[in-house]
Amino acid sequence: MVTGYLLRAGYRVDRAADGHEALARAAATRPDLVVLDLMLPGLDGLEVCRRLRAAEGGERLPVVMLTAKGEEADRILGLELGADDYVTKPFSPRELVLRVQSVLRRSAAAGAAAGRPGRLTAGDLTLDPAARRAFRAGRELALTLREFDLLAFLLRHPGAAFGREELMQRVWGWEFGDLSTVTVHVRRLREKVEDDPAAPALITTVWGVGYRFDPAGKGPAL
Amino acid sequence: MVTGYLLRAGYRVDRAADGHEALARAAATRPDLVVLDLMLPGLDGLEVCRRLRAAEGGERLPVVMLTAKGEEADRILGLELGADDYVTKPFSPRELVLRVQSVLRRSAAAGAAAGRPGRLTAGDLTLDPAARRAFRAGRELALTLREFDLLAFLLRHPGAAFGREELMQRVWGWEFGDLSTVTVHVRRLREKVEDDPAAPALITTVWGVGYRFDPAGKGPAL
DNA sequence: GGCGGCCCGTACGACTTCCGTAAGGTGGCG
DNA sequence: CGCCACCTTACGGAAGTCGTACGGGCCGCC
Repeated sequence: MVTGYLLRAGYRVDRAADGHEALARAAATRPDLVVLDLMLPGLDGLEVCRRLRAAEGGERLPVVMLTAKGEEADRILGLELGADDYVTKPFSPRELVLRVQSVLRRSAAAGAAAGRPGRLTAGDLTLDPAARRAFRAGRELALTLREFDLLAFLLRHPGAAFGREELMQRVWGWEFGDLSTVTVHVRRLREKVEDDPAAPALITTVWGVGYRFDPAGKGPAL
Repeated sequence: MVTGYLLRAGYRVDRAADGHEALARAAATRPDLVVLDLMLPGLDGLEVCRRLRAAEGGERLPVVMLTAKGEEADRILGLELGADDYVTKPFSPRELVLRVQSVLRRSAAAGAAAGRPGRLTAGDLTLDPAARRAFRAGRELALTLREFDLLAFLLRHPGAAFGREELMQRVWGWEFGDLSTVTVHVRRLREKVEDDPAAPALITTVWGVGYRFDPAGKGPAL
């Protein structure tokens, strides 16, 4: 139900059935915000919140809690643990979405104030330009300098196609040069990023033109 | 037992046998955090917590409470008095250490937000810039001036990669200079900080770029 | 003032990793 | 069916890093 509300509000949403799955998915997908029910099978919401916070970078992860009305103690506890906001059941779709929006706005403002350029992300792919690290589905990819730069450039322009010449200029910074260099690097990159390098799903070849990064969704953008 | 857990986790630990001694030692040693059992001979834990908070600078002193399971009232009371977290007995070593870590991290973040330089920490590594002392797993590291500055700078930007050039500027304060100087100092620093200098786990080299301090987390940061 | 120790910057060779180029194979497009 | 674009592989060299060694400067100590 919650997933539906948020999807309709235009957010990308992932969900987990219990506490352990939640922690695993959070580590893998690096969400911008977590909506957390206090009543969970397995680990309870408070414990999940605590561990999210304990995880690396977790101090900054916004958490919105869902609590049943009257769980006064839990509510206090939740806020003590650093939930950024909470919504008491029963709640309206509109209320939930509003809270999420406002928390996201606050956290975006805080991030911008801290001067963080932020991460590049598309589907289960994440690049951290500052750290020069790349992740796919929670696993770190061992990319070389050129591979990283190339992928970062493509991620910055999702869906756009670039010719080898242009890539040579904008990634390598060269005016001239053997264009096959680009070809080879694309191949090496695919080898590390794609599930099946023989049938590239992320870095697509555009015949007669060059390459394009496909942000998972093939259909027309929303 | 608790002392042992924390020592093994790399913290320096002091302890007291009862409430009065606790207050005395806290006043004398100015700890970064207090782990407080509710069941104490003499003054009980709640009273100790109250007085710690009342003492000079005590509003900022993080307190983690140890409570027996089911003492619901005490738990709420403890949180009202401003315990920053609590652990219910019986607890695992790992749980206790995690709570302590997360509370320390939060308090460090709060301190930084308040403009206090405070003390730099990552995993079992701790730097005290004011005292110019460095500790790892409870042991003091004998760092030289440059080594300390270099490590401090990296710790201030955990996870971020820096080129030799930038380090030269921001740590040495030079505009030009032999970049191999940086290389050599990184090596010397590793010799003292890393468990196995041949396979650096803390100060990672990023090929073609420079170096990065890795805050223990190998996985993707949240 | 002389001596020794510590720290620092520089230099050099060995080694590793990465990159660019070339050459031959493959597949789509006209 | 042929051409051209793209893919694949291999290899030599360039660039980057590491380990080590050396000499100079600063300071404390005798």
